[in-house]
Amino acid sequence: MTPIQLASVAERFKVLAEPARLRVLHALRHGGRHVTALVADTGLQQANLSRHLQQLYLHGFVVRSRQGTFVHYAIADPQVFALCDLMCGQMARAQSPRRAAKNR
Amino acid sequence: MTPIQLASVAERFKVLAEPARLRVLHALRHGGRHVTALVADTGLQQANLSRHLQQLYLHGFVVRSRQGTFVHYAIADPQVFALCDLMCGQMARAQSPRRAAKNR
DNA sequence: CATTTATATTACTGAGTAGTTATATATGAA
DNA sequence: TTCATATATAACTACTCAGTAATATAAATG
Repeated sequence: MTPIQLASVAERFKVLAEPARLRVLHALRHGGRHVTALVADTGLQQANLSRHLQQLYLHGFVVRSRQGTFVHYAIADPQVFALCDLMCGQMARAQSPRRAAKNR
Repeated sequence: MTPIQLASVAERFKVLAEPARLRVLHALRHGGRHVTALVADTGLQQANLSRHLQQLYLHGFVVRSRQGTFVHYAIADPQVFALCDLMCGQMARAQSPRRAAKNR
C-alpha cells in the first residue's frame, strides 16, 4: 500500500463520510433523478445539494446528463450500496466501547 | 434511513477517511501489535498515533488490552478489510471524470 | 521512594470544508 | 432580445480536525 493509494482510498471514504451525501445516494438508490427532485427528496438547499452532487460526480459515484434545463443524476456503480450495507452491518455487530465503556 | 442513522454511518466512514488510520489498520491486518511496534510500522509520531488509536478504539474498529507497560491493539472485526477492498475495487472500475473530463 | 519506559492527554495551529447568500450560467420560451 | 426556470459557482463564516510539542499518567524496576 503506497501512501498515494492510501490517500486515494481515504479520499473516497471521505466522500461517503457526510450525511448529506449519503442522503443523496439513498435518494438515487432506486433510480436517477433531476436536481429539482433531489432538493425535495433530501431537504437540502439547492446550492448545497449542487456542491455535494459535484463532489459525488467528480469522484465517480454518480453520472449525469443534461435534459433540457434539467440535469439528471444517477448512481454510477451500485456497489456503493454494498459499502453502505457492509458498514451498517458492522455497526450492528460492533459493541462500541463508548456505550459499554466501564472497562477501559 | 433516519437522520441519526445517516449520521452514524457517515461518522464511521469518516474514521476510515484518513490515510493515517488506514495505515494503522493495514499494519494490524495480519495480527495485533503494541503501540511501539505500530510507531515503527506506520511512521506516525507517537502522540499522533495514540490519538488515531483512540478514535479507532472508540468507534469499535480495534480492541485493546494492556500487557504490562505495553498496550496491545488488534482488529475488532476483520470485515473492515472487506470495506477497504470493496472501495479499492470500485476505484479500479471507476472512470473518475477528473481524468477523463473533457465532456462536462 | 525515584527512575525509566510506554502510552495517553492537553493545548495549540493551520488546513479543509459544510452551509449559506448572492450571483452567474445555461436552456427554453415568448 | 427579454424573461423565466434550472443548475452551478463564488465568497464568506463557522466549525472540525490532523499534526505537533509539551506534559501527564501508568506500570515496572531498582
